[in-house]
Amino acid sequence: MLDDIDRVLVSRLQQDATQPYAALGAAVDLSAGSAHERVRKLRERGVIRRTTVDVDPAAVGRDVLAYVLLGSDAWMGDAATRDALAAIPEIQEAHIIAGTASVLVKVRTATTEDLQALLRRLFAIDGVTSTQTIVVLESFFERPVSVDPD
Amino acid sequence: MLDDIDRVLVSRLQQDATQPYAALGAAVDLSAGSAHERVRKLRERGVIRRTTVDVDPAAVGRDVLAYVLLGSDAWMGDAATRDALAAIPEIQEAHIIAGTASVLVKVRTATTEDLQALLRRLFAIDGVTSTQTIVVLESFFERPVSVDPD
DNA sequence: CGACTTGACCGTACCAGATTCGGAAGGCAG
DNA sequence: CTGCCTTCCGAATCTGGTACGGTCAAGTCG
Repeated sequence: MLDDIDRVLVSRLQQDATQPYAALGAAVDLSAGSAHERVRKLRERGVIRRTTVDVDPAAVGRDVLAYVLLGSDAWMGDAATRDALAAIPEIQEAHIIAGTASVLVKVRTATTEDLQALLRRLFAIDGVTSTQTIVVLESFFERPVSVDPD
Repeated sequence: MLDDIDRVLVSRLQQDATQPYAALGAAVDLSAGSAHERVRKLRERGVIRRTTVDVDPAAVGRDVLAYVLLGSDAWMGDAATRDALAAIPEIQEAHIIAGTASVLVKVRTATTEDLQALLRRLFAIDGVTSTQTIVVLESFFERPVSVDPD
């Protein structure tokens, strides 16, 4: 489905998606045209979803990072819950989880006061009965999905 | 530091970093040249860290997503801990956290068996005395940092 | 065995679009 | 008022994306 050359191409693009196809091709001993064709197919197949930019959260006023576990008294796996969460821009990820809590959300706010206000909003969502907040003191790293074969 | 035009430009680039500067400029009523100049400065200032591609984790054999809380009997905020974690490709994020646990890591593996093997490796890291694993059943969404002003 | 199909590759040529540049128009301090 | 700084535009240049035609190797079927 995905050979070694594809993996190298994807990995290089993760590091820098602005490099010319000629450089990309040189890294895998292919011509620019062939490298281009492979990348085109990777996009077509959905392996590469999109090309985007990586933004420094601190530079856009998002200094506080926290994970919040939401407890509930009802099933929260429906679209209404997703939409309610998606409507809050501070929420970066939302997942349904196994275990005592129901949902895990990753949030970024400007200040801890904003985090408090956000928790209030989370409580207001239908079904939410409790929150447990894990505040990040320092991030070791955040990086793209590894494409290494294991 | 970052005006409304910059925010729109960054937001557009997050959605699609391949669009021509002319289109980018049209979105904010600027010429292609001016849009280009603003984006160049955003990169220079580090607001935009890099241009990258968004890869479908399932397409590269990373179907299982989990968060693992690491407990410890020693301070884990040093470089040795970071390096030990960074050496494991399945780990996508690692943060030092406040609360009962010490470190939170986000991991992606191919199977739950691989997740189990990964937990074994985490236990082997100096200082780690316990792990608590939160397995994701379904992801509502994962999206880039919002650049909205609040 | 030989004709046909398929898929991946290469090299070339064209042209869209990135990048650079000079100059104009505002804003502001002295 | 004058000089300085920032931001913008439009034009010119040139890099690099994209399309195309042709070669080669591997597989398929009569």
